[in-house]
Amino acid sequence: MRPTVNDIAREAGVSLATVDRVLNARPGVRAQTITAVNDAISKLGYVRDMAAANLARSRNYRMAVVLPDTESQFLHTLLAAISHAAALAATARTEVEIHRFPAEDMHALADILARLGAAQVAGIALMAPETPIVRDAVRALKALHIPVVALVSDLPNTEADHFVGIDSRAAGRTAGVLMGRFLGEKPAKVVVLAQSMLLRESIERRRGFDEVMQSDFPQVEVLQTLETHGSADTLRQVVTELVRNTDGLRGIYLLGSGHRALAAVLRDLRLLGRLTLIGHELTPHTRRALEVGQLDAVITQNVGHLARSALRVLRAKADRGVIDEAQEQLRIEIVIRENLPPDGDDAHSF
Amino acid sequence: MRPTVNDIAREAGVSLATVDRVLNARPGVRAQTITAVNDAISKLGYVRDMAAANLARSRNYRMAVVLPDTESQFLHTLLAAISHAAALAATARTEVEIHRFPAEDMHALADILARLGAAQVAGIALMAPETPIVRDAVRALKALHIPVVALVSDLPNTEADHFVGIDSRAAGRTAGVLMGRFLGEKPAKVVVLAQSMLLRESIERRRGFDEVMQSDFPQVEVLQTLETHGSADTLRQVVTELVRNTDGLRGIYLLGSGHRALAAVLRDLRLLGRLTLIGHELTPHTRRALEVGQLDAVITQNVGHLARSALRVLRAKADRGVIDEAQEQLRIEIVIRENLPPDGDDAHSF
DNA sequence: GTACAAATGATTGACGTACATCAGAAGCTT
DNA sequence: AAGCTTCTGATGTACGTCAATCATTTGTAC
Repeated sequence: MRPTVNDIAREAGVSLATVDRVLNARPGVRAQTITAVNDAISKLGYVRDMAAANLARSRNYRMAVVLPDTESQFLHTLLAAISHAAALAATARTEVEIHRFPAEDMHALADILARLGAAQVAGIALMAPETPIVRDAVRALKALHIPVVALVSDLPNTEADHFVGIDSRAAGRTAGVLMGRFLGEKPAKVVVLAQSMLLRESIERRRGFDEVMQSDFPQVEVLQTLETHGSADTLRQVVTELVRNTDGLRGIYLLGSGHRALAAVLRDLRLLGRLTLIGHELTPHTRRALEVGQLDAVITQNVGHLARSALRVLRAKADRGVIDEAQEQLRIEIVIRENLPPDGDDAHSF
Repeated sequence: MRPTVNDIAREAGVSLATVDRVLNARPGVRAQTITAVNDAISKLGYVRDMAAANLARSRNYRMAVVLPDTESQFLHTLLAAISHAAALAATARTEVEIHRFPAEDMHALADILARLGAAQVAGIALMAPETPIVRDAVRALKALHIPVVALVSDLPNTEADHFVGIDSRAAGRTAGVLMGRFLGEKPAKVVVLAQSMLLRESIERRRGFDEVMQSDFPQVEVLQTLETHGSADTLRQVVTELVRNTDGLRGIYLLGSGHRALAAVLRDLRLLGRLTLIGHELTPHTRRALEVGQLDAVITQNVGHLARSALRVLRAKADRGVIDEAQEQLRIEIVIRENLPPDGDDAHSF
């Protein structure tokens, strides 16, 4: 049989109450006694039964996920993954509420965070750009001892406890190497397309991409970044103009998603399938584009893992548990047609 | 507050005992009453607290992992991952014992499986080739209602409940596409190196690789598979001879791991870094080879995830729980230098 | 040696579910 | 309506841990 707290008490020659005090780091135990108890624990190989512990605590974990209300494919996918993870987490007495804020309105975001703080939620997963207002809001949450994890987008200069996502610069470097190797040794020109360069991720990706291109692929010329601001018209215009004025354009690096509009333009220009296209984030659109050969590779992160990881980390933080760093590490995934995960993995239908 | 069985009883107008009978599918309840209880359950949104349930059952899960005793880098890595996962699973009343059998001795394997069956373990994760003896042994286990999951290597024609691993053929296809694209459009020759073609994985990978090469990269000629049988001398001999007699050799596809010996030979032949090398499985060796540019890409699976997934699935099978297919799906990962996960992820040091 | 604080013991009632037992009610057959 | 089976209710114990209470011992300072 597996040892219990009673066995520890007997082995250490102390009472159950003392063992409990040691286990839960409560005050009022001599250092010497603590040692004795810990010795007994390691001698018997005791491991605390988390199920029973949580039951006894009868603790419910009310977690909050806070996201911008942007209507992108990626956010859609992420949202589905979070809902799915939340449904499963319900079995483990964890309920998840999702809050969204107007993408540009940091004050609205701060309000939401303040309310969550006042409501004493057990933890918050936050996807937001790092602005002074956000920094202050996070600081306020930390003052209330509420764990905060950064989701997708890191918040390095805040007091956030953890970052769940991938290194954008390394992701950009990865995209760069693939682009360089796919293009081969002939001189070539590559253009970078972005919806907006205001997002930290876009900047970081671009930086990583450029680094690699300069150091490893001198034969490839990386043109200026074209911003489309999410408008299909703008995109059509800039791409058409670019193609007209550029000899030797052989690749496009898509900093964000938004592949659909580009495919339409390229089709009209009779360039679809003749350029090397590399983008980010696996969504139903990019998946389809990979399947039919319109996209050559996608750099992505596993959103299912992302959602589960965020909840797990929050929970561990909430009851000062242990975090398995190896498990929570998100990988920069390279997806091509041949290793596309089966459908349903990123578009949870249930 | 979250509803409990008591709330269900009140809502359905029945007693606690009846709710319990319905929940645990015990006999002696009228169909009509069952419906009433189920209605109450869905109305209140009740979800059974698995922690409390398992505690009450006071159930311990004794799981077994059965592996060949081959001394490969991959098995080493896998073993570390399993130990790590097992240590964490201990918190959830799950203990894991690891058994190893002589790689060629299927009877020894059958013995182990029979003993585990007799010992009534809660589940078995099995990595073994599919032979008639193994098929029979698995069938015997199923007769005892012991869940069996296939690990790494699928057992499609047995009664195994689940497969935790990746599709080797798709992995081979992925390697093929990368090889083809990295080599570019010039005619080229590629050789395939294997320790042995007896393993199902090797055959499947080779098959996927060839498929892709033939259909997508006609300019690349894939030479015959060279078997090294794990001997560094044989490897040196066949590779040296090959290089001498082959014009235009530009790539090597390593079906297994065993990159170290190859690197030595290539260095002597002054070919290190001048060929495109693609291999399988991320281990300390292949990691290092990627870092220094000796390997161009590695196709792998996340062994940490593999180990955790196997234990989760076994547990879910053991108490007829739900399996989250999306979570248990292992991905075919492409690793290059730029997206190498941080160390420690595949070499758990603890 | 008394006074007081600190450390420890002893005991108890949760937490949500499983499972067993026994008594009683409802439904059926004849 | 009696006798029977099939359902249902009521009740209690257990699982391993948490958390609180109160009693008691030990240690320390004067």
